[in-house]
Amino acid sequence: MADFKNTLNLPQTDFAMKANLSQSEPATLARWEAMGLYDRLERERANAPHFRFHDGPPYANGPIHVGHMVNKVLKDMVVRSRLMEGMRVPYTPGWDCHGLPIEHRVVGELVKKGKMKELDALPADIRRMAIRKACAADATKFIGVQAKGMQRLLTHADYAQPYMTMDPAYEAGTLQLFADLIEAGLVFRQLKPVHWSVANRTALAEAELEYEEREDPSIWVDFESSDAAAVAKAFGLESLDARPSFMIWTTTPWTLPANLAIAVGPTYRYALVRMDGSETILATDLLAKVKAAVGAENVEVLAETDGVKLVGLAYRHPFCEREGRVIGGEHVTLEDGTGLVHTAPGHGDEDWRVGLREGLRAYCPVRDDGTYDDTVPEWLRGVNIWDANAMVIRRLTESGHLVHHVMFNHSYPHDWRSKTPVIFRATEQWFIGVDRAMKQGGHTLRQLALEAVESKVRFVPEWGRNRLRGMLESRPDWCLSRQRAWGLPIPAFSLPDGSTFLTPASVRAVAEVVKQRGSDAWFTETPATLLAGYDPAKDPAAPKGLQVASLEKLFDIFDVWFEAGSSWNSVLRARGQGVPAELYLEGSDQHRGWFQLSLLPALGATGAPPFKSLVTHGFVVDRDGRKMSKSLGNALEVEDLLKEFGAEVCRWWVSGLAYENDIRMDKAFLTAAGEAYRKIRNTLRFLLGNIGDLPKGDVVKEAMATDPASLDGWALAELARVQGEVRDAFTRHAFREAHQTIFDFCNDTLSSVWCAAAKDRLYCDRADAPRRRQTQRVMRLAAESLCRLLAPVLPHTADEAFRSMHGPEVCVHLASHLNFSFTAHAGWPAAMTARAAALKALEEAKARGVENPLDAGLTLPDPDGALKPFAADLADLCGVSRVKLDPAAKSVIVTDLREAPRCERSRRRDESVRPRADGVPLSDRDAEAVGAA
RNA sequence: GCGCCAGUAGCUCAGCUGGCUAGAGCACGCCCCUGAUAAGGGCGAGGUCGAAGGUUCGAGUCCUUUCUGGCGCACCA
Repeated sequence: MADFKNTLNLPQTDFAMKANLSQSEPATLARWEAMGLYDRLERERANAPHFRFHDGPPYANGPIHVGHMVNKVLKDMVVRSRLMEGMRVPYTPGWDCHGLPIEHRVVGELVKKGKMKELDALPADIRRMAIRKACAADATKFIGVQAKGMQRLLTHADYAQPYMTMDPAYEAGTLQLFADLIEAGLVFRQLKPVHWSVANRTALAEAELEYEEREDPSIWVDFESSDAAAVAKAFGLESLDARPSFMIWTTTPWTLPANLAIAVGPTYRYALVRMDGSETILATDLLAKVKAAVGAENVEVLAETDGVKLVGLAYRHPFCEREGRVIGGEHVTLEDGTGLVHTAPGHGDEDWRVGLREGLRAYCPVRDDGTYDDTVPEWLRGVNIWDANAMVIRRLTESGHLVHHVMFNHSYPHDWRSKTPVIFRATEQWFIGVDRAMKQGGHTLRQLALEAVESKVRFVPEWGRNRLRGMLESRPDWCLSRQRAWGLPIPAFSLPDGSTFLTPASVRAVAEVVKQRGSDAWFTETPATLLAGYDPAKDPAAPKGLQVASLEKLFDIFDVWFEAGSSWNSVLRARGQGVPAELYLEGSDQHRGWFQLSLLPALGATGAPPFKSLVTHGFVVDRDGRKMSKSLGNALEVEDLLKEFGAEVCRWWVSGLAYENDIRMDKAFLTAAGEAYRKIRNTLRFLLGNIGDLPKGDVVKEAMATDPASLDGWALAELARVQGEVRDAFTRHAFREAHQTIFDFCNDTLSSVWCAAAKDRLYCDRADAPRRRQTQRVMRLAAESLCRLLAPVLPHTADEAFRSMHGPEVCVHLASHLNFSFTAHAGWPAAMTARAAALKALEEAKARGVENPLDAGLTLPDPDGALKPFAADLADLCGVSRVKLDPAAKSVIVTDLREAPRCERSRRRDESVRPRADGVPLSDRDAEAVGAA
């Protein structure tokens, strides 16, 4: 039998079927780097419309994890899809460098190496510098590791010039912003209870807390009233034999030395009871609960009264030499306890607030190391508060004040890194006030922020608005200061009289020094040097008679969130990229983090938000829906995934996520993504393989000459529609829609319908036959367009295909979308419906022995002639040898052509097949193609 | 405790302002092709739309309650 294989125009391409991603991706990366792709785009697009996108700084701690991967790939699809729209997209990646986690680990290592003892012996400045140097090295190391990982994900960004919060220029920008906020009247220093990590001797931000189960004592204590007669009067009694007590409940016995008051709910009912022989007072509604809790046997109610009547009564502190008062408090609940709340303004936020109102001081007898100072009774001085719990209980037991004592488990805030329990402790801290009227305009930050959230920012998904609003409504003043070494110093000084010196001008002067020498200067230089550029005479805010030489440096550093939150200023503004950014895109946890803490400083300094839209994504969880994190040890390693699947497959997976929800992750999902990737790759390969011999020409223009009634016209219209939908989806950040549309186009429109149908003409028509050329021209446009549509998701593969078409010196990422539209014959949907019916009929014919569609002929019912315009393509479209249209037919008729002659070249049983001169049966078309008579 | 989100075929997800026998892809089963070949094509099976009430001529889609999972916030004196 004659072999016609080498007379066919079979696909030919250097675009390999096997992607070999883990090897070829790094090569692509190196190529982009060598050609200076980022800078080149910046140059070429200098005057193009500008898309401002701002990268939130990840913390430079450890290698990248799956969460980083999702975040960075989502961002990259934003960047690359805008680039493909022809825009200029400067994109500076950044890192958060300072902060406790790094310092904690570094110090831990110093301790392990035994170096910490030497350091502790050094002067404070020198010790801090040693720690800072080690921290800086640590941060630098991980920035390198992370940058490499992020680049390996094929993300497009200015990795040559990233921003780092520890850069001198960045630090100076942060300080200048701080000066603006001081000027706006938002910064103040105040004694306030804050979450205090005893282990790290520092105040913690809300974001640095973790709630964990912990066992604590739960005690009921009688506080003896000072004046029995007054109590009797409050209950409407004539007199009382014994001196009654106020029963309080607490789970932190160690805070009792700081007790200054008892709070009651003014509207609640309180009962005077005789409980197992002693008279005590507690909320009526809690009587039964307390009786059960403390195991009291005999309880007799003597009288009842309203809480408000108790306000003002005095009691004796059970072991300190002082009296306290009963006060009213709206925060008192009848959930737990006795309805009488032990109040220590130095150890609790609500206590402190009530205390402010009642004129109580924020008394805090606990030192930064968690031990008592000398203002407490002698037996407690120098004692660690956790040890004090038992001592206090013993003391109360001995003195007869303790009613009951049990141990119980509850959720308690812990320092997120050291995992040790946190306490509330009043200290001098720097704050940004959210309820202070600003000098300009008189609004508060909270008002401005709520207004911005309400009407000035877009949210994707929309419910982010509620979320941020809720947080802003309830957030307290922002505690800016930390008592650590690794961070940007708050450039405040103390004066000889103990007061604090910090003005906008002094901060700006220090900022200049920091800009030159970095924040290390604060530790290595004298106040005089730091303030060399400062002239008290020109500073209206300077204290009278200020002597710079008499100043001493203070050593608080900034909350790292303030540094990260000033990135719009230190990056977008400082680098001339402009504010506000079009978009911030981060995990939904950043509602309380970066989003909020960028918004507040920006509003304080400029009055406007630093972003126009906020897009958030959920967290990556494992197959069972559990959070994936390093600390839980159930995380998949990005490095392994890249090795096993390649960045492109990972990116394809990310592009298909419903990212606003939690993101379930399993290797099986990546395997599936890999299958989809191969499908797309093979489809692209088929297109590339079939257009190699097409003479060069205007890609769009030539395709536009396609016959709208031809199958190619149908495919072209589909292509135009898909391109429009995908581009629109990208601009809406609806990556999943784009992903779906691209896949369906490749899988269905191309692979299953068009490519399958076009095979015959592509392979068997004479190479330059007009019919074949038309198909090729549309295929070429499809390939060109597809490369561009895929570029944001599969930057490597898109570039590989593009180079396969245009040669090794080009890059798809320098290109932008082709603009075209095309309308096919309006009858195509009906033709496709007819095709579906035909395929079903063919399936049924298999039972009768017609298993190969090329052994079949079809008679399609066409009552109104709707199929006539497509007659030429119907056989190919259905994969059969012949199609007849019959206005009278009721349903599809499959004709068995197994006895009909078969063309040896095309394998079709066409009507025109007949033996040629050499006796070989060929159809007319094939005979012509090989020049046979 | 409060707020928010999700719960549709084995898996990942569509189903807009309520309206024909609830869709897609993957996976699965059977079959074809062997000239995209560690490819390609066809057909098929598969769902009480978390549960229970209610509104309606009609509800996956609206209301109420409830269960499960997740996230956030608060409280823990």
